[in-house]
Amino acid sequence: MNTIKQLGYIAMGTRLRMLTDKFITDADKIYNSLDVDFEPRLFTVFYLINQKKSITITELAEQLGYTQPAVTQIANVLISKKLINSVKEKKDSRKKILTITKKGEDLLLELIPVWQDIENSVKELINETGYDVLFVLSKLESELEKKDIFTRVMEKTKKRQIEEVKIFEYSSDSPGDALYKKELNKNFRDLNYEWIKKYFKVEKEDKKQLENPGKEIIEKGGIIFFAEYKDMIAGTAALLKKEDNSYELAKMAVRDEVQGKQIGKKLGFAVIDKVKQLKCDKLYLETNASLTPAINLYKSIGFEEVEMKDPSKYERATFRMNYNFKK
Amino acid sequence: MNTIKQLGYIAMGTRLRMLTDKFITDADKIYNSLDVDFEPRLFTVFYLINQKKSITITELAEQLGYTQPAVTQIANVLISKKLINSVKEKKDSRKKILTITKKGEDLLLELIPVWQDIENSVKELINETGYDVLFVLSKLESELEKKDIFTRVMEKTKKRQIEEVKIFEYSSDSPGDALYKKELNKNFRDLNYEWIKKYFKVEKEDKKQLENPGKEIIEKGGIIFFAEYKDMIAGTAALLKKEDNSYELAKMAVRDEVQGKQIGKKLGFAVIDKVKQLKCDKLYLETNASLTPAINLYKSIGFEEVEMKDPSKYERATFRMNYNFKK
DNA sequence: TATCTTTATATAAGTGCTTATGCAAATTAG
DNA sequence: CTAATTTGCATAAGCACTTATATAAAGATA
Repeated sequence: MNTIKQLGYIAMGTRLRMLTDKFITDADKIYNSLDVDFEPRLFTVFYLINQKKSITITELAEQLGYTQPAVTQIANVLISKKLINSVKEKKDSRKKILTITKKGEDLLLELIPVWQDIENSVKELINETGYDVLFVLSKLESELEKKDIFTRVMEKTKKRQIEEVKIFEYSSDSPGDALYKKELNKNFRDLNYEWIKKYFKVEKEDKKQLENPGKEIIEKGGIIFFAEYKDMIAGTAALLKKEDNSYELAKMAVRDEVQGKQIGKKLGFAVIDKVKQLKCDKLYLETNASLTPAINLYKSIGFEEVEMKDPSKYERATFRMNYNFKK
Repeated sequence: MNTIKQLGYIAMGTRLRMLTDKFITDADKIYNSLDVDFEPRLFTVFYLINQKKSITITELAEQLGYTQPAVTQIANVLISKKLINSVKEKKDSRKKILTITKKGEDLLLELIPVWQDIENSVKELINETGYDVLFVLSKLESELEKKDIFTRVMEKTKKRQIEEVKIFEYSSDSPGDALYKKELNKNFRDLNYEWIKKYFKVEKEDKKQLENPGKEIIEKGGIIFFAEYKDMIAGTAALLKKEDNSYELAKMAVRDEVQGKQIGKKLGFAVIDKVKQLKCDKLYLETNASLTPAINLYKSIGFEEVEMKDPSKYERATFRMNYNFKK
């Protein structure tokens, strides 16, 4: 039983559930031992019907934060116990108006002092803890409202995953034996074939670069970047050196299974950093206007759309972006 | 939704339940969105099996504060997911020893960082509240352990009910018209017949007193006490004046429906007070040794068992008690 | 004014526990 | 050493909610 406590923050849910159970089963025991025909779960609904005198199912659900089926079910129990009445609203026959019956009012006379005792008992319990537990609960609720656990965890997980992604370069002066370089070449080729085939067709220029990156990219002063995630090549991108001393970002591909881990972004930043490091201030890319996610990614790392002056080497390239070094 | 908050202490259960739900559903969302085949409810059991390496169902239940069927069910899910193994213990074939499988260990590698993120997120949330929520929870748990809500409410309810019981005397100089006195006589008679018939048979002496209390009790200097609860005569007792200037407490009866409200005790105290007020120091009663609850009641208000010297007027009287005025 | 959408409620099934009970193995008592 | 009791686990059913979906009335749209 102490194990739950030792788990600390991570078992908060279980611990809260256990505490909740104690409150609910105790309330049930109280009604039973006082021989009152009532159940804890009926409380909020019955209480609110009495307070508002007349209210519909949906209104109850909204005010109590229950789902509508929950209120319907509770109301049905109250009706079967003849504690409340339900009549259709005249103007809108979908609505059911709930009111307390005579029997319900009689029961209320019995219940109110019991509720008073429960309230005082909880108040007493809380006083003994020395904390304003109700206020702490409110704080917890409002902080959760601002940002729930799911969002918090997702942020952390994403961050962790990004940190797990390692970017490395493959250029003319990279170390590694032939076998390793062959493996990298294969990854570069396969990753790119995969997405090109998915959306377009493999063009002549693609084949040239992908089948012989050493000669076509590296030897011409370009660099290939790889993203490693969990001992696996998860993405790649190429920085091509052009004759006019500008660079082109091309052949960026990320493995489908690792989407959402910001690998593309990380590759993009690595490419940009490299260009800056090379003291160059001309970097562009060409893509297809239909690839919205990719374009959004490029925008997010600092590329801006420019006019497509000269026709591209690629048929699919209909959209040109330049990196803005000034921003 | 705000209504629950307004209810304050009395809706603590509901409020805790809602908070609990948020924690659990968020955990579920996290596993889903990370594509991990796991559920929140499996957490504690799976975690503990891994920590202890090898543990039985009952041990888990004890350490986690779950019921045994709950652990059995959770373990079965874990087994069906092939995350744990179960083998019978050699020495005691009733016991099932649970251990993590290879697949379970693989999943753990995925889960541990997620759990870490959850833990950090909850920690962060709690920091934002500005309270040591975990400590507040511990306090709440330990105060509940000392005295639970049920006990607290019962104490308050009992006290309230006792206060609602009013004792009044019916003696030669009591006010009230003939009809009212007749009604009191009827109550005195019926209440006593009821319990005498239940355990013994009505004796001649009973009949004399019950059919004519005015002549047989009041006119001889005795007093009849009534307990009124919710506009109803709920109990009665007679104080009989004896020839040797002592008093006898007799004919004490409490209506069945109002048992447990300490009405007998309150009647007893009223009788004792009266005797003291009359400057008398001899008060006794006779009852039957088999009526343990009654004897306990008498003891609790100051009566002590004494030897039964003379035979009683009643056949059923086998047990005599004197009130101890010295204590 | 016919259709399409929205709203109010009902119904069904699922969830994660619980209590109640059954059964077989182990232990204790006479 | 048998018989009664206790222990460990399984199974069934219940509880207090949930989500998903159905149904019918009301309101909006064209």
